[in-house]
Amino acid sequence: MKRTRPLKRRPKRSEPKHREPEAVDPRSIDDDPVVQGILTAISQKRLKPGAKLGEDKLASAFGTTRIHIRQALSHLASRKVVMQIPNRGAFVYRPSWEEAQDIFAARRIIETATVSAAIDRLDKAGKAELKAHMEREARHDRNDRWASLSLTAEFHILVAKLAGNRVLLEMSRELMLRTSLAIATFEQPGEPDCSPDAHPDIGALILARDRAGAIHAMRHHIEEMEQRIRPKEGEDEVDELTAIFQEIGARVRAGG
Amino acid sequence: MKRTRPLKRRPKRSEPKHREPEAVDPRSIDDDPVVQGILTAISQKRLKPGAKLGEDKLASAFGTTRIHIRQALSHLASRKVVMQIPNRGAFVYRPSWEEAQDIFAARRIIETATVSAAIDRLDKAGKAELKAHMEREARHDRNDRWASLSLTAEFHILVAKLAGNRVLLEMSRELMLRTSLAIATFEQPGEPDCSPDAHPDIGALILARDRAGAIHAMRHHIEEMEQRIRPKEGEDEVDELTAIFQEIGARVRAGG
DNA sequence: GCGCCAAAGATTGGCGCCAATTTATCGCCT
DNA sequence: AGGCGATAAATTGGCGCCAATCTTTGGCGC
Repeated sequence: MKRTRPLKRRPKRSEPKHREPEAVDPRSIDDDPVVQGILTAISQKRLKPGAKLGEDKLASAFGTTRIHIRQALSHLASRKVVMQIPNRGAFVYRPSWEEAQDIFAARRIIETATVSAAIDRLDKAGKAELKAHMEREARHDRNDRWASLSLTAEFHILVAKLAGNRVLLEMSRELMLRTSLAIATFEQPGEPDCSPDAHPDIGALILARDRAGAIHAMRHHIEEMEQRIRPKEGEDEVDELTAIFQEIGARVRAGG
Repeated sequence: MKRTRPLKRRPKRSEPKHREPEAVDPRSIDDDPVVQGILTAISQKRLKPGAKLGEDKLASAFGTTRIHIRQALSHLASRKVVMQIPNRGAFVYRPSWEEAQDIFAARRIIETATVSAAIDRLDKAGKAELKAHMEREARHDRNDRWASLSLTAEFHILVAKLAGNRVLLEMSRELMLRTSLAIATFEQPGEPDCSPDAHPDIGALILARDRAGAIHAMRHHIEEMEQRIRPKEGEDEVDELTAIFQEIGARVRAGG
């Protein structure tokens, strides 16, 4: 039923009372499918550092609008996963050699502390999770490169979860992503990211509550990863060559 | 001079060559004045957790357009400094009690490691910087609340800088901001954030290259800060009251 | 008097269009 | 034949408008 009498015109609204932001579904942009897609593409190394992320292409690829892509890209830029250059566009982030070393150093610090905290808080459920993961990692298909990468990441994330500190968990997530970028930028092609035997060792030491041993194993594991990358000496030259080869390849594929 | 002959119409452009994003001024959004303004306002506690950050108001306050504000707010939301709720707006982030504890735990881990690294890398220039800061902190006006807060933050940032790891430096920056939010949310009103004598002690121990002592002092310093906050039991009630008092205060200041 | 309902106001979200800049291509000159 | 400048295409950046949603507020019934 409609109102029988129109409201009077009010001169001006009073100062709005401040309502606290109550618990109302703070769904963050991390759950965004575009962000997730780009993130998994990067961690699976299907997007290489320096790759152009055109807005229109991403929009049509993900079936959304350009404005949505822009939000996702600027979010990823805030996380230093993509680099945005004004009027040029967004590219997959390429860390410098110094930054790559800093990332590994940060991981040494945070993940050793994480291992220690995980041992402190280890309970029945945690042991079960850890065992389950170790089994999955033991009998996975080593030829499936993407599955290997996913499992390797999940192990470190699991340890961070067991530590029970969400802030450290988020930091570990960020550092693992940036580690992927560092490795992709500076690796000698063809080598795996992690040595395949490191994770079972660390897991066993955590289950045995051997704090010093687990910390040492984790530190050694990260140092092993770090020693697998090398600075690119004639970086400009190499880049130019690869750029030329890419160009030639593109031309050949285009049938020109 | 104009062209004498018009160009032929080309059927379609070939696949664009991939240009690497060379060193071209990657000026990030961190330098944005809006971001900087909100950040300093938060670290100076002029913006309290839960405060509404309306887009129009910020736009007129900073003298820019709304789209610019949106970019800044979503960037700050990515850094968990503001919380964005769909169709409700942006608010200064209010960490939960568990998150506040996690933040302090993360700082214990990162800043103790940072102190250790700073001692390792300490050189003439670093000593000079540290001494200069300690002098400034020794003879600053203790009644100037904003200056105190700035100096307190600068000390921790300086230690992180001396460690020579930019990734850890960024993490320390983030954690200090979130510490401000945690303290602002859970502090008993009126107490200072840092005990005033802690920083000179830590600085002196770093200068003396007393690693164990400096690490212990830093850990103790952070634990002291942590023990200054208490979970809010009747949270709703307190929040409502403070909101009322804030409103009344604003009206009085506005001369209403 | 107290609580529910509906409308107006205010705020955010999103889409389309256009300007600004970059990138690629072509013709010309040396 | 190859470098150089001009031009078109493509891409990004930004502004304005309008729909969607939330908040406030007054009216109405109990």
